[in-house]
Amino acid sequence: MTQRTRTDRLKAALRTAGVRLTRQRAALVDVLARADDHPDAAALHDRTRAIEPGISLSTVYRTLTALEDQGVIHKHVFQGESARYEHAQTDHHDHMIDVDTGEVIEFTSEKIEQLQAQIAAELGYDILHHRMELYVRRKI
Amino acid sequence: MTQRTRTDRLKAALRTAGVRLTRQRAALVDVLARADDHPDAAALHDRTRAIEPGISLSTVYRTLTALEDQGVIHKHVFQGESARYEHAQTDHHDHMIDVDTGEVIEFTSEKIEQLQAQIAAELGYDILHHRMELYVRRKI
DNA sequence: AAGCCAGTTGCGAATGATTTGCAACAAAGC
DNA sequence: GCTTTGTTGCAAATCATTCGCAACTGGCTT
Repeated sequence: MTQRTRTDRLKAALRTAGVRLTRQRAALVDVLARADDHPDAAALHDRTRAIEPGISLSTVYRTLTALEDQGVIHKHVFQGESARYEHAQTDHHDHMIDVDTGEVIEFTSEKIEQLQAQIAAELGYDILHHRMELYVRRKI
Repeated sequence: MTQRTRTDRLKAALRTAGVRLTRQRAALVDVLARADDHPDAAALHDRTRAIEPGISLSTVYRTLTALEDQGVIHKHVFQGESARYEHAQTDHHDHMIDVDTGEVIEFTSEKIEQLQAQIAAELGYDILHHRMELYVRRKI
């Protein structure tokens, strides 16, 4: 997905959410669209201030919440860290966190998803969503 | 495992950790040993006060940390909740959280574990630990 | 049994991430 | 351009958890 498209998707999501596209929101959306990592609210605040110096942390949080409610960004809370955000891709994925560097690696496994669904089904449940994180270290 | 054994394991862990077995710690250990659910610190504090009325929340937290460091209890932080604790069983397991009731169901899947290890290995990583939680709803 | 002393306790205050109340402000439609 | 209603920045409030500290107490020593 291009950056342009991402920006548009995010802006569209705000419109859909019935919220106004303010300067600060446009700036944050811009930052989110070009982010290819998993920044937390403070990092996003810093990056956005480069474009829109006056933006407050509260506004960052408020906008992130709105975007999350629309499902166009995802929020992840890894072990003992503050929440990190990423724009929602089309494909679902899980995360591997390099405990030494903090780097986040994405992965998917159709097989695991199937097994999860099967296990839940056997116990009489439907899965609404799940969280799977592997805390890893680079092999030596 | 019997409750007696559990209590002993927990107390032994405290001794090993080189910490004193105070009245308040004995009480908390007692509560932990008989808990068959996944209570948070506040719940444990409440239950422990039934035995040892004066115990403070700080002491509960401090003791939980000591026990966790010894690996005899496990701490879990589920989506948006405060941390919950359980005495460590011999066998590893993951969790399913009933989003309607808050109930925690334990499960294991050797197959999933293998797949996880395989995926990590293929990307050049070793898994130190993982977290897998299924947020579920009872089928109708 | 009495004493010693490092480990513990309860308290209140500090933390850190996130949220919220509120008065001043600014999108978007008219 | 004006108005209406959503937004903003700020400071204060939350909430779970941790910490500093002076008063206490296990549990070994004698």
